[in-house]
This record gives sequence, structure tokens and C-alpha cells, in this order.
Amino acid sequence: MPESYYPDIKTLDLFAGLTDERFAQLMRGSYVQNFPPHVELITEGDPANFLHIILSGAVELFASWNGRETSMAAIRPISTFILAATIKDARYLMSARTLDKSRLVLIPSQDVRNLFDEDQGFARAIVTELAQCYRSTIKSQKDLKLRTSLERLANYLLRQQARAGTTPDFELPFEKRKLASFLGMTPENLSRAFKGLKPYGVVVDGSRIAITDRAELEAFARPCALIDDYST
Amino acid sequence: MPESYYPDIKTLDLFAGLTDERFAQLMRGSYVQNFPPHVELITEGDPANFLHIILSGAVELFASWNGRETSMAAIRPISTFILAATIKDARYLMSARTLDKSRLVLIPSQDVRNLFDEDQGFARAIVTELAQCYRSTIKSQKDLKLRTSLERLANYLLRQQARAGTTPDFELPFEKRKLASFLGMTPENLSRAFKGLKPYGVVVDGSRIAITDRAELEAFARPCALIDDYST
DNA sequence: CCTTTTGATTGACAAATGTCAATCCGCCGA
DNA sequence: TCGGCGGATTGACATTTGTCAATCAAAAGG
Repeated sequence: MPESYYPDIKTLDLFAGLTDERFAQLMRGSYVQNFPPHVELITEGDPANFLHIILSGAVELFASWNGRETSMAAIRPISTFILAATIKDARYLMSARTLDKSRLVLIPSQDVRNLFDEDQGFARAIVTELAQCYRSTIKSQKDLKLRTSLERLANYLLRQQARAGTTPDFELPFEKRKLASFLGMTPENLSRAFKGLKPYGVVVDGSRIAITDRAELEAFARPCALIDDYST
Repeated sequence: MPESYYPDIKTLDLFAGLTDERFAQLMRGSYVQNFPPHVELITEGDPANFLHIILSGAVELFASWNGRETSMAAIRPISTFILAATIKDARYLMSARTLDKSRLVLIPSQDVRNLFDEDQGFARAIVTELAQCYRSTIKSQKDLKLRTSLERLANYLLRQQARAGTTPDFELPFEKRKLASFLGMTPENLSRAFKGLKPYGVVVDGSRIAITDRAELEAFARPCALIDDYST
């Protein structure tokens, strides 16, 4: 792999504490690949041969059963995905596909496991990352089980706006059909949900969303750190 | 803590690899406590001061939001719970209460984190445990998003029967109202769901369930390792 | 033994969500 | 520019799920 990517990858907490030597060794066995949009990178059920890192673009994790499919998460640079399967040397529980043109790093799982056994700090970092992922899915599960679809959408919009910055409006990061699947509803239902939030100051213009009165929307959505704060 | 509990706790994968000395040291700072049924052990939002281990009885993990409550998981001996919060030194995302009279071990979180930094094998074990928990919640999320409540119940019954052994019937491990909440539905809906499974050979007698034709039920439920096999 | 309590069940109804089909709209390529 | 394609939206309708109230059954306690 070209060394020009090293600095980007080093920004990940997972690798920040590694010695240059160990990091370089890990990278030497790895690959960087570019993918066009809508390419399936990983199929659920396959053995986890590589730890994936997304450098640019966007990746969707999804799952299927009995002819149905649902969006589980969207991954944006720079982060790893499907760490647990790599560590456990198990099969992927989710599939992954590119949403946009994306650049990925593939690190052989065996190398990650070896490094884990050799490097105390790396082990610590892996655990922190795993715990983070675990807690995120718990939050997501609480979101699903405790809220109606309207409430889920309202809180999602609040989180997105907070991420976008100080402006009252922002762009949805992907198609509405994906958002619907991610929130656990149909596209038709999402359309109606957007209308249902109009009284609370949500203005929709294509994929551009404006929240005209945050306090009003919050009064309805009731965001809560133990569900909506993905940083803790 | 009385040493008489040591052998039981040592059966946990998490502690199996520790030297006797380190294990004893960890236990010396810990407590064993007995609790009656229906006692709240942990409240979501509180800082995670202790890693909990259940030695006997049963514990329910649940979460609340906006006056609603949902069952997230049931924990049975001998296992730990809420490991991620302990490791991250973060707040609990779920509350916990005893279902039955239960005996618990409480290990100060700081001791767990210290041991993690000192002991390579322990770190490995923590990661394995965390990865396991993480993958379990992913499975649970797939179950929730990809299946109807009837399908969730059918697959739940198949899993329970497999756990119970070779007999076609088994006892539900807790109240139906808890089961309903766990499966993401109301008690009324669960009642109707049981009736809906009658054509597939599910016979209900109080909390005793019999599956008269497993093949028939499987044809409807379509169990799948990537959702229903909690061992991988 | 009887009473009280709690959970389970049922029916009637309401609300939420999904399905299907038609239409609309923006984008891209010919 | 003009189609045509795919996603978004809408309306009508079906299904699923939740809510409320009443009733039933079993367990707990006096």
C-alpha cells in the first residue's frame, strides 16, 4: 500500500497508539482499493477475512432475510467496519455495499488478531472501539423499540442538524428510501412522516431539510442522551 | 468475598485464563450480594461503578424513554452484564432488575480496567466477550427489523425448544408480559400471536409450550443461523 | 377456606403501518 | 430537446398492531 495513505489511517483511534514500525508492518500486508457506487463489498455469512476501513465515500451495512432487506447503518470516512467478526474470526452478520464511489483499506484479519496479541495498546483500542459499536447498537435498538416511526424520524433529523453545524437546514446524506429502511419503515410511510412533522417546523425541499423551530421539534421528539448521543 | 464462590465464577470464560493470584486479588475487592425478586439493581444513566456477575437467579435488562419501557434481554447464570459501560467508564444504557431471587457478584469497574491493562489474556477474553455481546445485539436488531411479530415469536419458540433439550415441550422462562416486551409487542398481541401459531403445531398450556411438529413450524419461521444462532 | 391480587385472555375498536397502483418530478443520455 | 428511467409522492385500501375495558384463571396471603 502507498505510504501516502498512512496519515489518514493513523487518524483512527484504533491505530493512533501504534509504533510506526508496527503500523507500517500492518499496512504492508494490506490493500487499498477503489470501488464504484453500488458495489457489494461483503456478503453476510462469508468468513471475515479482512478488516475494512473506509477512507472516502460512503458504505451501507445491510441485512437480508427471507427476501426482505433492511439498512442497518451507514459508514462514513474515516472508520472501520465489521470489527467484531474480524476479532472473533467469525462470519459477517451484515452485508456491505458502496453508496458512493469509495476508497477502502483491507487489512487481513489474521494480521489484526496477531497484532492484538502482541500490542497492549492496540488491544485497548480495539476494546474501546468494540464497546463503542456495541453501545451504538443498543441505542439503536432502544430507538426502534421505544419510539414510533414519527418519533424516530424527528430525532434523526435533530441529530443530523446537530452534526451539520449551526445552520437550520441540511442535506439528507442518502436517498429517502435508504433513510426509510434505516429507520425501519417503508418509503411511503417516510413521506407521510415528513408531512406529519410539518406542524413542528420541519420543511422538506427534495433532500434538503430545514428545521425552523428546533425547540418546537424537540418538544415533540424528546431527544435523550442515552439514545441519541452517539459519542458516549 | 467467601472463597467458596470462586469455582463458580472461574467457569466464566472471562476469568478462566487468569492466574490464581490475580483472580484472588480481583475477588478480594468484590462483593457477593443476595437480592429478592423485582429489585432494581442498576438504573440507566448512572455511572458504571461495578461489573455485575449473576451467580443464581435471573436478571432482566430493560430500557425506558418517555414513560415507555421495553425489555432488552434476560440474563441467566453464570454470566456478566453491562460489560461495555464498565470498560468505557461510561453511563449505563440499560437498567437492570432481578426477576427471581438472585445472587450477584459486584466487581469494582476500576479493578476490571486495571486488570485489563496488566493482563494480556484477560484483555483477549474481554474482547471476545464484548464481540459476542455486540453480535448478539446485531442479531436481535435483524430479528426486529426483518420479521413480523408472529415470525419473531415462532423463531423464539424454536430457539427455546432447542435449548430445552430433546423433548417437544418446554416451560417459558418468564412471564408472557415480559416475553411480549422482549419480542417488541404488547401482551394482548402476544396472546393472539400464540393463536396464530396454532396451525403450525404450537400448543399452549399456561406457560408450558409444546411444538408438535418442528418441521412444520420451521417451514413457517425459517430460522437462520445469522439471526438465531446466538453461539457464533 | 376464602379473599385479593396479578397476570392472561378476549372482544371491540382505533391507530399505525404496509401494500398496491397511479402519478409526479428531476435527472441523464440519446 | 425529448424521452425515459428511477425515485418520490399520493390516494385507496388491507393488514398489523396497539388500546381499552371486561372477564377469566391462577397464585398469594390472611
